[in-house]
This record gives sequence, C-alpha cells and structure tokens, in this order.
Amino acid sequence: MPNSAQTAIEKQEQTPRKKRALRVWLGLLTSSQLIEKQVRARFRAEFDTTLPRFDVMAALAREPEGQTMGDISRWLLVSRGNITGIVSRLEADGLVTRSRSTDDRRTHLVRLSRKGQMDFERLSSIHEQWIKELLCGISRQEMASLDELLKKVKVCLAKKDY
Amino acid sequence: MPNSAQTAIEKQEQTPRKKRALRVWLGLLTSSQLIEKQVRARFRAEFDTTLPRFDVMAALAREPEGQTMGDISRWLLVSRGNITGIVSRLEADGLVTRSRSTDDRRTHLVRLSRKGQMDFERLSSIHEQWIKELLCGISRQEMASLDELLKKVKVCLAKKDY
DNA sequence: CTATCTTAGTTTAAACTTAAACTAATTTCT
DNA sequence: AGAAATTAGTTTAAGTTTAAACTAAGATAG
Repeated sequence: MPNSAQTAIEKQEQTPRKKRALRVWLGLLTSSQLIEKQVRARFRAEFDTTLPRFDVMAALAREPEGQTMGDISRWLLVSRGNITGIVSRLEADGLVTRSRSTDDRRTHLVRLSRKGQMDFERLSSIHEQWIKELLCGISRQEMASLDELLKKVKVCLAKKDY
Repeated sequence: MPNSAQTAIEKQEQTPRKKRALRVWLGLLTSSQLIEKQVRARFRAEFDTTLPRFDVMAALAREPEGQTMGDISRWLLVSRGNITGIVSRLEADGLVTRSRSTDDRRTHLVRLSRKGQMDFERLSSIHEQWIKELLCGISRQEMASLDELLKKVKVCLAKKDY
C-alpha cells in the first residue's frame, strides 16, 4: 500500500505546516492588537482623539499637495465610505479642508489645514516616542529581522487577490 | 561644548531607532490588515458570516465546558460589551447557548451548541487552509523566526500597562 | 449584620467599518 | 456625437468596537 503510506507522510508534513501558519497569523494579530490598544488609549487619554483620525491625518501629512479620498482609502487599506466619515468629522473640527478638483470634478482634494498640520506635528512626534517605548525590548537586529520578514509577508500577500 | 556634541550624537542614534520601531509597527499593522481583509472577504463570500463571529466561536471551541463573557473578552482582547453583542447574535442564530451559573449568579456560561460545533469545525478547517495558502511564500525557517520574534514582541508589550 | 467595595455583564452613545446601492463625472467604444 | 462602461465619492444598513454609565451579585470590612 504505497498510497496510504504516502498519505500518512503527507499528513505528518502537512498538519504542522498549517499549524505554523496559524500560529504566525495569531502572533501577528495579537501583537498588532496589543500595540493598537495602547496607542488608542493614549490618544484618547492625552489628546482626546482617535487612532483612525490620526491615521488619516498621517496619510495627508505625507502629501502637502493633498490627496483624494481614494488615495487615502488605498493607503490605509480601508473602504472609501469609511474615509468619507472620518474626513467629514475632521473637516467639522477644522483640521482638514476638502475641495473639488477642477480638472476631474469627481475627485475631492483633501489636505491638512494650518491647524491640522500643527496638531499633527505634535501628535506625530509623541506617537513615534510611544512606539519606540512600546518596542524597547526588541534589539536592533531583531527589529531588522522583523522588518525583513514582514516585508516578505506583505509581498507574498500582495499577490493574492480574492 | 561637550553638551551640544553629545546631543548631536544622541540625535544621530535616536532618530533611526524611532524610525525603525515605527517601520516595524507599520509592517505589523499592514500584514495583519492584509490577512484580515482576505479572511473577512472569504468568510462573507463562502459562508455568509463574519470574522468576529468566527473568533468568538473559536474561543468557545477551545473550552467545551464553556466560558464566561469575561473569559472570551480577555482571550480576544476586546471589550466585554462587544462580546455581549456578538454572543447575542450567535445565540439568536442558535450557534451558542448562554446559561446563568448557579454558584456565581453574575457569570453567564456560554458554549457552542451542537449546530455551533458542527459549523465551527467546517469553518475552522477551511480557515486553516486559507491561512496556509496566504502564507505559502514564507519558508519553514522564516515562519519559525517570525514566530519567535512575535513572541518577543508580545512579551515585551505584556509588561506595558497603561 | 450591613455598609462598602469589587466584579460580571448589559446598555448606551458615539465612532468606526464594511459591502452594496446610488449619484455624478469621465472615459471608451462604436 | 451618443450609448455603455468605468471611476470617485457619498449614502445606507448592518455589524463591530470602545468607553462610560448602569444593574446585579458577590466579597470585604467594620
């Protein structure tokens, strides 16, 4: 019975591989969640703002010329409708401006207001500090490996369109 | 001016370290988000269910005796109120049962129903397969390193109570 | 004993998130 | 040019998520 023997070997190989992948996935998820919880709590406690608001502002800060709703949505990997809501609230608070583009009248150009820029600079600097402190137990080499491995994971995932 | 010279050196050291931590954090976040998007879309398309529902069922499947709302909440790193909502919907669909504990009448014991168990086994097996496929570009060694590094990150974060 | 403190769970309000339907503007095809 | 397909953004409905307020049950301390 070479067939059933082969099956047994395959099983022996395959089950651990599945488990390893699952472990990695749970590890990624848990690490992200732990950091996110910390950052979220600090944004609320110290600046009375939220992580999604910060994320949108960070996306905008990357492009002083402004970005469209679609740009932000793709950069942050969230839905367009989601961005509509967050940008609306930021606009109501005077942190961003939204203006219709003249050449393509479908697109809206969003950019940080003066106040938005100032607020973001403050938040951004302290946010960086938080992350540094949260990961202070990880050595330079470990960070580099992690960075490298995560890049591989991203490349590997980028190909899978569902 | 030994002081300003020292400051310059510190700056040279410090800025890269901050940036490295930030890169790692963004890498973790993006990887998680990419996997999560895939899994979420597949759960919806193939089983007409959601990731949070699956997560709660997975937590329950770990303990056939049942778990309290607080257990689930702590295991999944989400708020108790959140669990109340998801468990209520799962209960309405006949996938879990909720019963008051007799010795401590504050706690409710939640467990998978027969139907819940059967559904979960099916979902769980295919879910494992998805994750394996999504991470198929990562070698055994790389998975092992990643697992190790993520464990370190978790240990390092577990100490930081805010 | 009973007043106080803590813990388990729910409820509430607000924000976030998604997928899907929709509107408006642009592009493509004929 | 005009119809059809595509794209950008919003809206909607349902579910997820949190923090904070609340209810009820148990534990503690006087």
